[in-house]
Amino acid sequence: MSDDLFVIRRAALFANLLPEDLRLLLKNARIIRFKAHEQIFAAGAQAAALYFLVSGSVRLFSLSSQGDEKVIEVIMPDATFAEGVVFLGGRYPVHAAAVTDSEVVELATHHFSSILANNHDMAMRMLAGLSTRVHQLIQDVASLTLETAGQRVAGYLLSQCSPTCGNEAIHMVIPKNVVASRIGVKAETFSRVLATLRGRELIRVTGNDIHVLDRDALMRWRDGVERT
Amino acid sequence: MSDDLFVIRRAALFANLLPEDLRLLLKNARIIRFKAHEQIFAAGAQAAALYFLVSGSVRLFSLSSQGDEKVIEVIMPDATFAEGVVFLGGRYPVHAAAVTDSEVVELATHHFSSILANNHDMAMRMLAGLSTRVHQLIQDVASLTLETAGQRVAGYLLSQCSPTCGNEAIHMVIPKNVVASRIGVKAETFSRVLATLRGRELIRVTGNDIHVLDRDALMRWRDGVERT
DNA sequence: GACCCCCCTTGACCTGAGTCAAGGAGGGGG
DNA sequence: CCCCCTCCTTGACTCAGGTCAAGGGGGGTC
Repeated sequence: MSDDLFVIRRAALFANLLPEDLRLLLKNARIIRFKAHEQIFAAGAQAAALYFLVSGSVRLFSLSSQGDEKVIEVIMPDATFAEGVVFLGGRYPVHAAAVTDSEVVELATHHFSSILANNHDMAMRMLAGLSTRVHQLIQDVASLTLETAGQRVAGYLLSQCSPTCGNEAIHMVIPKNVVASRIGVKAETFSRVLATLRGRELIRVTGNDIHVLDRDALMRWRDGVERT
Repeated sequence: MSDDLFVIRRAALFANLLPEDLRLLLKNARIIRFKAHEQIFAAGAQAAALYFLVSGSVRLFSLSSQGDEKVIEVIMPDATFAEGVVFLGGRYPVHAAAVTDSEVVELATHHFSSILANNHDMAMRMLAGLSTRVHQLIQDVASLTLETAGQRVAGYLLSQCSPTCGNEAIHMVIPKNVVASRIGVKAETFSRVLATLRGRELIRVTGNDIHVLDRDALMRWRDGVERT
């Protein structure tokens, strides 16, 4: 209802939607809070809703006949889950339960599908959002397997300052350790890379602000063979 | 036209489609062969088609005003490209050119869109396919950052034999070095892991067949702390 | 049958990055 | 004003896994 539900735009599925799309979708949406270990839905139940995780973490798992549990996936904030089965219309193939205290946005299947059925362009925007995300993720995988930690850090800095290309500072809103883990690097390593970049006067660090002093040199360093 | 165009099912976008969906889509599709370095489309041109890469490799890049080229993405076989812009309807934001000799399936935008417009369920199946792929890729990223090479190899073996759960052999159709790179490991390391698994009698290797002897033990080894 | 070629295996070595541990530095609360 | 807590930095060490290099098969060709 209120605009704070617009957080769902952070999910690739909704990233390309227009404000009116979102308003329509969110008309019957509600935020639900789950305590740690509380069940969200059960495998085998008719898929009545899809979910967007606002905060906390959620476990998708199945139970073997012996009763032991196999974790299929752990959902982290800003991701949707159970959307696949909603598109196909069926039953949940897995159980879902909150790992830690969690907030989710619930979007009822029937409402969701009927909107999409009448709104072809919106479906297209969803397809576009998802395919962008797929390409992004493929890039991430590539960068994890064939770039060094230093290259990834440099790449991240470049990606952050590329719009404001000039001499603007990157203001690190999120704590450095979160950024580090986002690019697949330990906080210590991240710190060390910044230190060497500082030493080479490619960047200047002041508190939470990072100035890229020489964009081109930084790019060269990232792609570069020379790593003295 | 002929059923060999059904290879496009390997792309997440088409993975969930029904045979009749595919036949419909492929009605006006054609295979195009590009020589290395040949251009496929130019940035700024109206997006007239989306592509599925059958073999070879394709470079997506943009040109700076100085004329130097920035590679945005390298497309590998079984992936689609330019689908995002087709969904939104617009102009190609980047140039595309074959890196090596390549075969692509071309699907015309107007044909594609009009089919989707009249076939809501098919759009749903595409959404489902893409969201499955997104979840898969997120898994891959997680596994690359927080599992060891050994765990990934074990995980791969388990994923390959899980349907035929029993004592069936996994027949490695694709060369081992390709499998290795698929799971983010060098061929040598892959080989070494197989060797230790063989030593522990968790698997038996005969030529290109790999028997998983003890599924549970292998799972334990994968998750396990003990790594003697 | 002999040769070759490609793919796989194994060994020895090296290095990138993670781990562990010990300080700073800022900043909010008492 | 001091204390503490959280986040960041730096150093020393370790180790997984990549690199380089040297064999071993197996299967196709002539």
